[in-house]
Amino acid sequence: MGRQPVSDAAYLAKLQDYYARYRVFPSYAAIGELVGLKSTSSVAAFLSRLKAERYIETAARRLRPGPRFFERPLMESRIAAGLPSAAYDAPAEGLAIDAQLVKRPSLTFLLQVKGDSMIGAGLMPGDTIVVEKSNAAKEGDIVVALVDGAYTVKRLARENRRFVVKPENKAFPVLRPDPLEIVGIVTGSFRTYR
Amino acid sequence: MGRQPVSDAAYLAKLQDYYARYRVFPSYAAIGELVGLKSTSSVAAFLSRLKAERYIETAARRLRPGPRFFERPLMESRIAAGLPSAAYDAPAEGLAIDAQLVKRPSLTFLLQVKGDSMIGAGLMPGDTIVVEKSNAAKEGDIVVALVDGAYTVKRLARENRRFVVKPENKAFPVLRPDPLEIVGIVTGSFRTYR
DNA sequence: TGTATTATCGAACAAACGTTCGATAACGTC
DNA sequence: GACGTTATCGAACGTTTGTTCGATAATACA
Repeated sequence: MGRQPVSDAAYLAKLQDYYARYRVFPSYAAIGELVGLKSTSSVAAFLSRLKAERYIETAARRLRPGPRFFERPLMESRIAAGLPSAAYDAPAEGLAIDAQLVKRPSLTFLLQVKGDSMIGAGLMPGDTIVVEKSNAAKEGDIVVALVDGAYTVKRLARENRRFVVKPENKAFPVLRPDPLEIVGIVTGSFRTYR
Repeated sequence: MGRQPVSDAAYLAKLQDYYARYRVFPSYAAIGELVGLKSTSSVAAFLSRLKAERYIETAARRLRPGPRFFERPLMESRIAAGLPSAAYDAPAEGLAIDAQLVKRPSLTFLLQVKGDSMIGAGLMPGDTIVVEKSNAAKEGDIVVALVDGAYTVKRLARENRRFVVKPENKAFPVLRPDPLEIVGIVTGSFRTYR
């Protein structure tokens, strides 16, 4: 074939670092400076190669990350050393976690877990849960319900024809409020240690 | 004072949703369409209000998220007596999930939990743990250790004079590798549902 | 060696960008 | 009611943007 690029992979890495730091893409001119291309047309060419590989996309003259932009290579060094099948090993860069836990910021809020009625689902007292406001909960979802003026986290279940909320701990009773008021669906949870 | 904005909070919410979806900010004109402002100068004014509150920043004519952009409202679990028109309870404060979980990005990586040997500590298979590289682990810390060439998550404990790592599940044995190699300390964990 | 391919450059360009400014209207305060 | 404040608008402006094109140089292949 023809001439090879210095290394699109290296360029991409720089772009990813930049994005991880600032959460925006620089202009073509600035990308040129960043990766070492002197002409914006070279940058355009480079970007169109990335586009073809689905690393980035453009819409309305604006770059944005594509489906593969946040992919991370496995850490070769450890694995080469004969190491584990515990292979997923990602640098916790920037705001990757937030993006995983929150899809619709405007509908999302956080709530502290009290008590251990959902211990069977891995929710411990003090955990923070990520709740998306919605009334489209389905059977099996973990939901936040409003019972006696307080938020309660339980699993939504069906009993004959009606919905009830079940704890995941045998020491607690099934709740059958009528009407059952669902505040939102639990889409994630997190906690800190130490 | 003078005239009040329709609601900067509502505008901000739309911006956040947009950003969560596309990972870029739209142009001023597009922001206008998005939130319902007809003039780009109104958008500029709105954005400068957000800037003052540190929700966004600009550099080189480009918008980027500010420190508070990823904050989510943290709700109080008890709701004031009376009926909660579930949409509008006052959020107590904003909490940024990433900042909460990751204190030292350069030393931090993520790992997927395999197996249920730490189920007693609330770590379920599939959970992602946040690991901070360190060899300053103390007794009682949950740590990632290197045992037989594989990562293992266990609790660091002392047995007589030596350190061992203990599962939090009676079906698993205490491990006593010698030497015991600690990769890092588990500082947090998270998972998603649904 | 000759030919095809393509990464890069430099320059030129129209469209889009964010900024600025004056005018207006809505609102709070006195 | 008069005044001060400010959110919004519309329009105008200079700059920067990403795009396009032709020329050049590096590489692969026959």
